[in-house]
Amino acid sequence: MTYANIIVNISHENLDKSFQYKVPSQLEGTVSVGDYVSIPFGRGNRIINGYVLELTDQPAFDPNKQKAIIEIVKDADLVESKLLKLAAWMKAEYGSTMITALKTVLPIKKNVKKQEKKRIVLAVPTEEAYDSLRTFEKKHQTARARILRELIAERSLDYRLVTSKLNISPATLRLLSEQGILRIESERVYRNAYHETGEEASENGAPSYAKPVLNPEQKQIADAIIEDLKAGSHKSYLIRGITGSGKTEVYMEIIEEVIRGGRQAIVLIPEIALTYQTVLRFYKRFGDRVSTLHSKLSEGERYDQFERARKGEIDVMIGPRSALFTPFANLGLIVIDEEHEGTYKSDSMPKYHAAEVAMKLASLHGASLILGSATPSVSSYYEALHGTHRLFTLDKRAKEAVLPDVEITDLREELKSGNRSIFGRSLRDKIAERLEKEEQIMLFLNRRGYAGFVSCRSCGHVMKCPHCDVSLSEHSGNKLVCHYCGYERPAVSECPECHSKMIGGMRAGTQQIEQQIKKIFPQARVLRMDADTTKTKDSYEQILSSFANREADILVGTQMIVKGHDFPYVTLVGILAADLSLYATDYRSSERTFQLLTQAAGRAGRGERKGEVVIQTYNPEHYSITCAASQDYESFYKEEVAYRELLQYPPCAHLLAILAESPDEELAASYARHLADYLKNDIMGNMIGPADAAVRKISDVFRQVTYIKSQDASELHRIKDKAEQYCTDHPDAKIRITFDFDPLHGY
DNA sequence: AGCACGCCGACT
DNA sequence: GTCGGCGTGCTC
Repeated sequence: MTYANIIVNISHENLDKSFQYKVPSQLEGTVSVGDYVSIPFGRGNRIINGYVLELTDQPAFDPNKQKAIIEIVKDADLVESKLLKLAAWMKAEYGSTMITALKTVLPIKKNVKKQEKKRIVLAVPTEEAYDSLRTFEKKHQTARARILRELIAERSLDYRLVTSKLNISPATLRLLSEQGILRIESERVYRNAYHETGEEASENGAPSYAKPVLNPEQKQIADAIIEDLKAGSHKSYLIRGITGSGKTEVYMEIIEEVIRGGRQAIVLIPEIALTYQTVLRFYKRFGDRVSTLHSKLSEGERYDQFERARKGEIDVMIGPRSALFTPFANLGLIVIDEEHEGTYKSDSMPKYHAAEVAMKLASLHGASLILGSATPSVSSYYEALHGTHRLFTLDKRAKEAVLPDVEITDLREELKSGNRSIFGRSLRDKIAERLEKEEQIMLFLNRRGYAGFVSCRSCGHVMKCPHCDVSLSEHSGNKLVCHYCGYERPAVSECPECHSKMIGGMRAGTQQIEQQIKKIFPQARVLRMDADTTKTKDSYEQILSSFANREADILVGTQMIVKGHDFPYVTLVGILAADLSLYATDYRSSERTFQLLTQAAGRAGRGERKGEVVIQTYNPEHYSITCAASQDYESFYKEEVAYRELLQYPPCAHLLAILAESPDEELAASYARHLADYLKNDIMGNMIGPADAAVRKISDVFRQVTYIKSQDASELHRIKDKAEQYCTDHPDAKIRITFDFDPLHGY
């Protein structure tokens, strides 16, 4: 006997779970996950529709009480079916419950929409309403009187508010509506559809854009992909194109072809705020057939954008990884720009990677996939070289701008010759020279926050977060802040342990660099950009545009200044302490360092003037630094893959992290231990742990981590399935187990 | 969401 | 007693 778990197609929170039905013998073998089926539901066995979430031979509910599926609905909503299949795949691939997988794929059911949609309106003149009200009161028909009184006062009311807060049953409302006293109106109002452009978008959505002419390199790539598209062959591609080589034009050229073929495209970008200019170009070319998603949208606004896609009002959706789940009827292309970015990996369950999900989604729709990056992730490049993606490269800057000259400063040498400043002599000279010439400078610090941890110089006591096992960071305004849980406390002037006054922050942050510059170059106008100065989205744009308008000479910042905007007057980029990200404890630290440095260096010389880059480091011979300096991706890749091959790290082998979390430290440890013992018999000694996670405690929850390494990804999936089985057999409300395949960060 | 069941007050 | 409206709870 086969049983089907079905999610009922009714929009209400109480029904936000699955019901199990029997698969009748005549349908056995024809029903599959994602199918739209009709079923008898409720006491009256009225016929409703639902989607099959899962098929199993284990009844999860008393089989005697189970009803049978009636039939598969023929003109099924294919979009929903595909998204459900995607959710089922994600559940199996990454390990999570079907419900959580479903919630990531189909965000928020219709209840949000209903709020705006259905309203109750008074349908008779006020005097008549008063007459009816008196009649109801006399007859003690309290519910009718209640709603009528409210309606006289308010004239129109929200449907859900009425049924919930006023506790009026739908039956009563229907009755009153039949009597003609009120009307139930369902209006189709979209919340203010979000437009990034406003003034820039032309009338009637007609594109106001002079189509750029592609250079031969760009054209060759676009033509090759378009040729595949026309031939109906759907593949995946990786475009490695250096900063400024015009990848976006290539995407747009291909998207235009996709739209011409009556299909739609999804474009993923790391973070919408950082790529404002990219989004603008899309609006200019495709007019209002483009929509965007971003983190500032409310659930409702986001739902509306999805609704527009479902209705076929748009052809292109641009957004972060969740834009993958846009319900396009006929998806033809997925583009993942800046493919190497860490934001493409979800950090909550299911911990999926957008590129992998995009691969699956593309195969469900028969769509193509394009990954693009100046510095592809080692995994994607590895896959491309092994034939998973077709590889293209763009090596020339589109507007004939020349690549910058890069110089490495060995900070150890600087120290030896007595220079203890944060600027090496060369960088200092070059800054002075640029100030003289009135050209602009960007200074990039490879770390976030103000100063690092705060410690006592006499007893060594470190200020730590009371809820997390991490040290607090000193922020401006004399605060100590925890980056994990947001805990804040005032800065200390004396050590809480030994009462020494010798307590304070260590190392340089962006703020200190700003102060240093002001000391050395008092005439320079300096802007600072970091987590502190960009609390709001506006402040981010403000800083960048005032720098672009040359209202400042020097821009100092962290990671965030290396992406996005072109600044044609920047001719010098200084990278201070390039190696700080090398000291991270995970296997991807070299990769991240290389990517950051390459991007930062790419900021120089975007205009007519040639640019220069100075990289300051204590590791001048490390390949991630030398390769970034020579802008040599291939060499970096070769070194890095050799290292990963040797140590069996992804992509050469695969890694599964099993995280056990509990507010009870003992329990976390014992559960993790037992789970590991259970799995151990099955594994050929490639298990590390369980052990305390690097961050032992976050928000008062203790974390135990177990790593399992294997050549074979399917072996790890088998182990995950076994672990999931163990968890269902040994349920414990106080423990949470999560899985992370090929984690991007250490635990 | 929609439906039935059981409760409670009003009226024959 | 019974009729009818109202609120509650359940739906595989």
